[in-house]
Amino acid sequence: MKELDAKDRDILAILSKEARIPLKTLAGRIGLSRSATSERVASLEKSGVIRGYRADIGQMDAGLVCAFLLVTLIRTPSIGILDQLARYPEVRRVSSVSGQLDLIVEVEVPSIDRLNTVRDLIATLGGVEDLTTAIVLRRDIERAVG
Amino acid sequence: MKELDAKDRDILAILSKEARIPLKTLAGRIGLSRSATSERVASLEKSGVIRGYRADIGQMDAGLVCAFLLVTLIRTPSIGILDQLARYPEVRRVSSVSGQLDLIVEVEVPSIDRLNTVRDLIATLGGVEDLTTAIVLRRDIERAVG
DNA sequence: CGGCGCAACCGACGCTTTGCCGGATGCCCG
DNA sequence: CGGGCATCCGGCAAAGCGTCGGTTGCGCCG
Repeated sequence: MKELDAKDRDILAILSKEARIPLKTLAGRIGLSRSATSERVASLEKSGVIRGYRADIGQMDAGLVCAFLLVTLIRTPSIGILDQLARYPEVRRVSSVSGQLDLIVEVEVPSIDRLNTVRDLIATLGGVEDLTTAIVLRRDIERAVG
Repeated sequence: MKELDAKDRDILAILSKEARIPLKTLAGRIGLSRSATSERVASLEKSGVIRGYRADIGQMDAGLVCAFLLVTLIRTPSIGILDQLARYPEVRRVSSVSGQLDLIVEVEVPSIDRLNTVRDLIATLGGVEDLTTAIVLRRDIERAVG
């Protein structure tokens, strides 16, 4: 694929925040016709620059409890587990990791009760061998995490 | 807003991976009519469960290795340790947690070699009793983490 | 210099998808 | 039993989308 020009970057900047705006609106903002914009977006998708579109799952209210769930699986290929996890908005991030652990699941829940509920749900998903809960008491250092 | 039911979770699971599929397709997958699905999605958006839609942009971060360091301290008040950790730019986030662990340190390094270096540095900080490394092989779910 | 090819743009056409409505169904509670 | 409420469905008009032919701008080479 060729180099991205300024308009492509505009498209990425806009779509990375609002992935579902109509092409007409997007075209207007970057100063191109709708069809030209359509072709550019299609090209960005096909070349892999745009890998997909994700819904940003939010949270109902404040006063949240964060926790790490350290998961060991029975068989490492975590078939189905990830789909199950994605169904819960409380699940903020899931990382497959090396070592004796398999998954690190980060959750954000409104209460400890709710944390227990979520924890139990995940523990009984099937394929989960061990699950350790580590509630975040304090955020000591916080920078942008990739 | 009320509690999320199974269909709502299905919607979230699907949209968090493919935010731009047609409502008709989504409706077919969850087993509802298109209009009912439309109303559910609209409700999820309005109530803030779906905060927005974002394009997933590829190759932003080429070649960085992420890892979790699971730290157990000798004496829990981790005074001094945090100051030390904050001196390393590779350290992205540090959380004090409950349970048998004390700290979860998230790092982002350009290579495995560099990870080993950082790991050893942290392990020998003084006050560190145990340190487990979990290298992130894959980011399975990624939402905004607070 | 002039003509050719390529790449990108535009506007228009027809199909698909969406938002919105009325009406039907199931459930709760007085 | 009979409203009230929530949720579902199907259908319609409007808006969205992919795709096409035609145009413009630019570099290249005869």
